[in-house]
Amino acid sequence: MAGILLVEDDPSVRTGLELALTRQGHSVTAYATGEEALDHVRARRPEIVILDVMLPGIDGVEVCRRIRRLDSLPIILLTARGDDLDVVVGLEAGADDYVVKPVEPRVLDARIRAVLRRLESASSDRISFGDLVIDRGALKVTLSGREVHLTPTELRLLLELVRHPGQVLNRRHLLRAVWDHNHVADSRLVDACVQRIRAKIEPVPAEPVYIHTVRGFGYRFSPP
Amino acid sequence: MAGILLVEDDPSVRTGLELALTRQGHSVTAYATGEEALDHVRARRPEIVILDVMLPGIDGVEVCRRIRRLDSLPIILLTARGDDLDVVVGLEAGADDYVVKPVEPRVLDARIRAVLRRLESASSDRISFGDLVIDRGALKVTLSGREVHLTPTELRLLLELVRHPGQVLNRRHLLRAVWDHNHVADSRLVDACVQRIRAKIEPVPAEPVYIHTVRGFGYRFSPP
DNA sequence: CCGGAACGTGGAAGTTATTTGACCGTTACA
DNA sequence: TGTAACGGTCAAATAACTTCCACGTTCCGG
Repeated sequence: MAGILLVEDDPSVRTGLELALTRQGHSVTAYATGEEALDHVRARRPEIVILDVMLPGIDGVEVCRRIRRLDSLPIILLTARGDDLDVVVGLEAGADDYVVKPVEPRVLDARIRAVLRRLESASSDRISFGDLVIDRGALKVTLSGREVHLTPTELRLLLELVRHPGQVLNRRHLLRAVWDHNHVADSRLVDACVQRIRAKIEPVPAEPVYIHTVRGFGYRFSPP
Repeated sequence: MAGILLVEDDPSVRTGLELALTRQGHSVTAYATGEEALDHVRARRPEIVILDVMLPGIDGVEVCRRIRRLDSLPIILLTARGDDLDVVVGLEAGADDYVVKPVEPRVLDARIRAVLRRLESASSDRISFGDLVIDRGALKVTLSGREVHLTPTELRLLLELVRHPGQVLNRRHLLRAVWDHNHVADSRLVDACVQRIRAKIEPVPAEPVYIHTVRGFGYRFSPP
């Protein structure tokens, strides 16, 4: 499933884990030293790194720090020592998880998935509120699966509202955020734009579910 | 530092953790039951949830699943049982980490930070490549600090290229991704658009640094 | 209940972006 | 070295977007 870089100096543990992870559907590359691992990271970015702490030469925590300097790719530290201090030091070095050996392959697999899932959902370009999905990567908005075409200004206004869910944003704020320029401050611009967005995303524009008017103040986005 | 929602039914453990986390600079809200926690999540989104597994009423794993249905906010499961199966089930339920009690407060703190750090670095609204910064929140592009105005199509094309750094994307792919419809394959749409982007972001458009032409295949975005 | 303020709504006019085709330079390959 | 395929560039036509205005509706205090 994922391109895993495994770094473990003990040959039996290494081949054991490699086999188990491969069996679980991952594609694994294994090395015995930190230097090799760093070269591998530089050359071909793996999806995730599983790093033994006790390594000959550069130790795992240091490898972790150096990888962090290169990239923000996920790292799981693996160690025989479950000392509290070790855990804290490891995590502070930039690791995403810290697993104590011996570890059941399926547990390691679950933790790998958890880290990757988090990365996936966080770096996902999608934000969704009920039926409304905003894909910030493709700059597309869909409502119950059907694509809704929003113009640039509309999209920027919607994104600005969505970025502060539940909060009321006044017209001045929205004009600054969406229209940048020192405009003639015709605050009706905002109204007109909100209306157009509502016409596109609200099932019943007269009774908005997403963008609510707060009379005298501005507009508030709140999920239905 | 962070708005933590702590759910733990044992009063002594609850107040102990609350105190420790508060002392570490977090702002903590604590509840004893899953129902209360779910209400809290709905009403005021916490930054992270720390959830005991053994709860009266709805158990922690189920609360975790329900929170996941609402939101993708980070969840750390806390439990007295360190059984392998429990860990796997908990992580599969959508938890980001699984910590076995008793836990040293500084270890828990380190794990909280690790999860939040991961979220932070991944959900950043900005992507930068050398002098080129793409702000996906404001939908703005800046080159060495100066704003560059890209039209919607230009921005979408750039984002599509940037999403696959180093990879060559052919015209058909780009037409699909950026223009949706199945356009006539032989068109200068992509070329013309790439040209306009280059005119705006490349110091010397004739010798592109960001968007490279791969003759016979398409275009590749690669950081300078 | 009335009057005014705030907001919703539709449309016309002006502005900007996109598409298209033609033409030219470059490159790959025989 | 010739030539066909490929990509770059430009300008004009078309399409889309934004703005602004005018009028209708709702809401709220008096």
